[in-house]
Order: sequence, then C-alpha cells, then structure tokens
Amino acid sequence: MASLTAGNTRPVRLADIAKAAGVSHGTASNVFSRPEIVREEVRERVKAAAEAMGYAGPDPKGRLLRAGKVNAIGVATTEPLSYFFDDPFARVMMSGISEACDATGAGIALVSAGNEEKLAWNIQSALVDGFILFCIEGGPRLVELTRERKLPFVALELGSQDDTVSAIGVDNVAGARLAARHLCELGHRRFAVLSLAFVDGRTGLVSAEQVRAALYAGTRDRLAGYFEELSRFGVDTAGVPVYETENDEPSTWAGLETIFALPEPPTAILAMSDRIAMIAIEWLAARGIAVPRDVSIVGFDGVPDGALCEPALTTVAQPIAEIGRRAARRILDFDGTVRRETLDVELVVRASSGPPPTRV
Amino acid sequence: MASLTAGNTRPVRLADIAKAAGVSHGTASNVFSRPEIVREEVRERVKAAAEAMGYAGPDPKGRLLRAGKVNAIGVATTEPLSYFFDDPFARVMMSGISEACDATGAGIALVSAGNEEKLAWNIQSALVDGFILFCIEGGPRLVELTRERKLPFVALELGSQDDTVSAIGVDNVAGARLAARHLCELGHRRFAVLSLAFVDGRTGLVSAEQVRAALYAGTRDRLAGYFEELSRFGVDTAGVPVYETENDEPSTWAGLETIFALPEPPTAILAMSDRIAMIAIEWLAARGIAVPRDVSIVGFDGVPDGALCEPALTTVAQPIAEIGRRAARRILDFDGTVRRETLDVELVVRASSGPPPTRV
DNA sequence: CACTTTTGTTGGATCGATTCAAATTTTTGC
DNA sequence: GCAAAAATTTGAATCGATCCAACAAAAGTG
Repeated sequence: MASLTAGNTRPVRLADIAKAAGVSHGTASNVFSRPEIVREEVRERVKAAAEAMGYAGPDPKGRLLRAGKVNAIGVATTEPLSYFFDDPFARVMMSGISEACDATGAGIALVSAGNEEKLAWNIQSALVDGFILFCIEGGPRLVELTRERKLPFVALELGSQDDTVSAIGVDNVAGARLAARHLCELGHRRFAVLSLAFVDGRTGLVSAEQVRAALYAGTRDRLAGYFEELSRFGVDTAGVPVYETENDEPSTWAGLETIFALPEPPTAILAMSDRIAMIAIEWLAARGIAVPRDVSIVGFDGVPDGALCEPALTTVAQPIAEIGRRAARRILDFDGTVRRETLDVELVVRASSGPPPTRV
Repeated sequence: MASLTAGNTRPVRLADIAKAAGVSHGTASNVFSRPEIVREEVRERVKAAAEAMGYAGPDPKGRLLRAGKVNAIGVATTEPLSYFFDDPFARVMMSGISEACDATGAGIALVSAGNEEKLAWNIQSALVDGFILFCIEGGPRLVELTRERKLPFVALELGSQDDTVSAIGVDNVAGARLAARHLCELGHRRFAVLSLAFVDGRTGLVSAEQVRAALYAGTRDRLAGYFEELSRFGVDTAGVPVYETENDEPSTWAGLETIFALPEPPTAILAMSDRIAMIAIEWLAARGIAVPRDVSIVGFDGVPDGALCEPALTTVAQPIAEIGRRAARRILDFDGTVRRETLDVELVVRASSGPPPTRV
C-alpha cells in the first residue's frame, strides 16, 4: 500500500537535471541519446544528477514530437478489441503482422471502439506511423476515417474496388471456383450457398437483384466464382439458394433451417467462411445429417480450427499470415505508392467433402 | 501506382491553416477541439482553409505532449509479439484486458522485442500510460526495465515476492493442493511432477536443493502445494520425481522419457501447465498408454483448449480473463498504490483423471 | 448613453525533448 | 609558446499542438 507518487510533484524533466548538473540541456540530452560524444566526467555527473532526482529517462512524448516517427503500426477494426484475440482469422493475421513487426522492432497499437464516434476519435489520435485496416463490417467507413489521417494505410480484404486505397486480399473469384469445382467433380449437382454479408445488417435468401447491389465486393466475387463454375458443370444457378448470414450462429442456423426446408435440399453446401462452415457442421450433426455422407461442405478462409473440427473441414485457404506480413511491410517500408495486391488461394481437401449420397 | 505524397512537402500544420484563414492559432485550435466556442462564420472559414490545404486534423503527436495522457496501455513481454496471438493463455488474458480497455475506450500497445537491448528501448519509448507485464521467462528483468519508466505497471503472475511491485496472480499453493488432493482421493499414490522452470534455461530432474534456490516463486509454490497435499495423504514426496521443463515439447518429452524409465512409473502426473499436460497426453497416446485408464493427468491454468483435447483435461483453472480485466483496470484507474492481489483458482474435473489402474 | 455582461479572439507560455551552427575548450604539431 | 585542429559544450530554434489570461467587440441593462 506504499504510495508511489510522492505527493503531486511534477515529474522530473531533462531540463531539471541539466540545471542540477550545471550543464546545458543540449549536453544533458546528449548524455542519453549519444553518450559517446560527451566527456566522461560530465556524463557521470549528469547521470548522477538524474539518478538522484529520480529522472525516468527522456520522455518519449517529447522525443516523439521532434522525431516524428512513432515506430508502431496501428491495426484498426470496427469490432471490439477482443476480436483480435478471439477470432481465429484475425489471430493468424495478427501473427503475420507480428512477425513483420518483430523483424524491424516496431510495435503494434490496437485501435477499435464501441461506437462510431469513439472510433473516429481513436483513429484520429492513434500514435502510429500507419494503419492496417481489418475491413469486416463497416469497412468503407473505416477507410474514410483513416484516409483523413493522411498516413499510409493498407486495407485487408479487397472489399471495395476503390483504386485510391492500398489493399491486400485474395482472388475471391478464383477461390470460390476452386471450391465449386471440387464439389462438382465429386458429383454434386444440388447446392446451397451460405454467404457472408452483401450489405450490412440483413440476413435471408438473396435475389440476383440484391447480389448485383452488393456493398461488399468480396462476397459478390465469391458468389460469382461459385456460380461461374457451377454453370460450367451444367448447374442452373438460378435454382441455387443463397442465404445471407452475419457470419454467426443465429443467422447461419436460420439459413440452414431455410435451406433444408426446401423441396430439394442440397447435397453440398458452399460456405463463404470457415466459421459458417463449422457452425453448419455442428448444426447438421445435431440433426443426424452426416457430413460428408449426406451433405458435403466446403468452407473459405483456411483458419487453423478447420483442421481440428470433426470432420476436418475442406476449405479454400487464404495465405492469412502472409497477407498480414505483407500488409505490415507495406506500412513499415512505405514508399508512397498505392497498390492493390491479390494473393492466390489454395483448395485444402479434408474430410468434410465427399461424393453425394447415391439416389435411392 | 499513383503517388500519395505529393513531392516532399512538409505536412500542413495547424499554424499554416490559421494563417491562411487569417485567425490566430488559438482560434484555429478551438475550431477542432471546441468548435462550439468559435463563431460559425469563422469556424467555416477555418474548416474551409483546412480542407483546401489538405490538413489532416490536429496531429496527435503535438496534442499528446500538451495533454500528457496517451490513453493506451502497454502490454509487454519478453516473448516475440506473436505470443499474444498464438499462446492460448495469453489470448484469454488479452481478451480480458481488451474488455476493460474497450469499456473506457483505451487502446492497447503491444511491446516486445527479440533481444534484450531492443526490449529496453521499446519499453523506454512506448507511448503508454502504464504497463501490464507478462512475466514468463525473464520476468525480473522486465520488471526492472519497466520500473525505470516510473509509470504505473502491474505484473501478471506473482513470480517474485517483491512487495514494491503491483501484481495480480493466483494462489498457486492452494491450486496445486486442489490438483494433488483430487488425484489422491481417486486413489493415486505414485506421482510425478512435470514442472515449469525454477530457473532459466535448465531442464531435468530437480533436487530439493534446487527447488529451494528457485528463481520463480510461482513454480516453487505450485510444487509446495503439490507436496503438502501429497504428504497429507501419506505419500513420500522425496520419492516423487520432479522434472523441470521449458513448457515446450522437447523438454516435456524428455521429462516423460525420464519419468517412465523409472523403476516405478507414476500412475498420476501433476503438470504445472495445461500446455505441458496436453503435450504429455499426446506423448502417452502415441505410446499406447491410455489416459486416464493407465495414467491420470491434471494440468494447471485452465486454457480453453484443455476442454477440447482428447481426453478433455482435468485442470486447475485460473480466472485468466478476470486477471486481465483487473490488471487493465489497475492501470486505467491508477490510484498511486502498489497492491498485490491473489485470486482463487478452481479445480475443473474433466476426463483426463480417474482412478489408478488396479494392481495386477 | 454610459456601464456591465456576455461572447469571441488573440498571442504568449508550455508540454519535453532533439538538433545544429556557433562558441568554447582542449589537444596536437612544430 | 603559439596557431591550427579536434573535441566539447552551449543556447536558440523546432517539433505541433493546447491552454489561458488579457483584450476586443457585441449585447444587455437601467
């Protein structure tokens, strides 16, 4: 219970110890930042004074203003902060970012906020050299807010096609085609799509009309990829139900209820995220529908949990950590250019996909 | 490939737009920080000037120096940054910290560094209002470094008994007793302990002598708890092998080799972390030793993975997220006091512990 | 209309350091 | 012993804002 702060004395400043040691602040500063250029005797005297007065060392707040560089990169999202540690996708991404930061000794500042207003403030006042934006929900807004700061930033996931923002993401169309082709080649012809959001805050079956009006290009692209490939295999995509979820349990459950209440339930589900896919697997298991015997499922993302679930998830894997690493390096070695980068995805075939049940 | 930074023009400062708008910098500042006190006409003029000159808004670097408060808390460790996202224990802890930070709108700055020197620098220059220290390996050093900053900080895990540092941890002795009692009550009498580090960089069987000289009090306390309870049940603790691991696979494997090569292998393993326990379960499974039929295992920590592994892990659960929340609040509502807080642990009985095999 | 209030604006001081050209001291060379 | 060269030290300027006491202008009051 000892009190640390002795009364309310102002913290000791560099100027204070300079005076105490009888040197100019210039010299005092040098003692800490370039000790080799000051005479040993003086150096010791200043250090002694610092010690005696309980000086905490040059305050980074002061240094910062002069130096200009923070040596930290901000990672922002509209989700709560715990998202960075709870969400599997985010975690792998952060691992990649961490790696790049570790390599250069940079720090990471996590930025987020419950409400819109606080988020704006937190972005405006974040002490960072640049931002990496997790554009999940509310991506466009986040980009706007960040653009105001006029610092380098990279958007993760090529949500919009705004060519004025740097972004790193994957080829969603190609990835989706991989998934669809895999299922078609296994013999499936009756499909359903459990999709991510096309616009904010809506769930339910979506019409072609609504797809065209999609706010989130990533979702639209994945659907386009699915449909292109399905068509190639002669599937009438107009008959394929597409249920828009919020990437969570309630909406995915609702989607499954809907899909399996249809006169011709699917033998294969194309899920736009591993999260959705894994929720679906559980839902199906609870209803005695065997995966992949009765229904096959292919996810999207390639989060580590997918390999662990029962049955292990077939999925379109993004190079998540690599995206993170690249994003971080783009900020760290910023060269003033705006660039959009698309990485390749890879189909990882595991146990959740197999041939369709033979018709009885 | 468009260039963002038009040449190398210095960024626009508040003073620049003040001049452009023909007002004093005081007024210009007010336009951004307290717009309601400046006359509308003037406000619009200044805003227009800002817009026209591409002003990014008041630079937080400048504001910071004046304001003094960063509104962010630093979380430091000697591990690489990715530790925060990869390690299950750290993740849950960070979730708790995040929650507390979200509630007050504070940010989180992750601080770490590969080598000692860079770590010191990073701690010295972290822009934060206080620190939470993950004292795993190298805890004492981390505490020293942080103390220099003269900012509030809280050490996680009551490693040392240094009463001059604030800390939050669990009652290791009581927790360990819980684990030991559970196994004794199931009928076990032949034990082995897979321990965390007593000192840095050593592995192998430890002697009572070495236990006494432990650098890490947490480890010592857990062992003390185990032994106290074992004694109570009439077990001769002198005969209980204690193998010091580095909480990783190689050293845990080595420990298991050693323990199971003993003339009287144990029927129950007391593992000082869930990590060690889960590594042990895998090792045993690979050797056809059934858990809990042949050998029971009790872990320590209560990480979420423990519930998922096969068999699910019996463990002494720490209120990890709660520790995180409290630590964060200690920094956020710092009251100038140094306090050591000890939270209770809870025995979570799952599938990895059962009665010992009946003697043949 | 002179006289207080109220409302807005100003400009200097401050936050805590770093930097650098100029001034000073110490060394070196002869 | 003295000039030139080298090594230190100085102090003003700067980084980019916020704060606040003092001042000015407009509005209200008797």
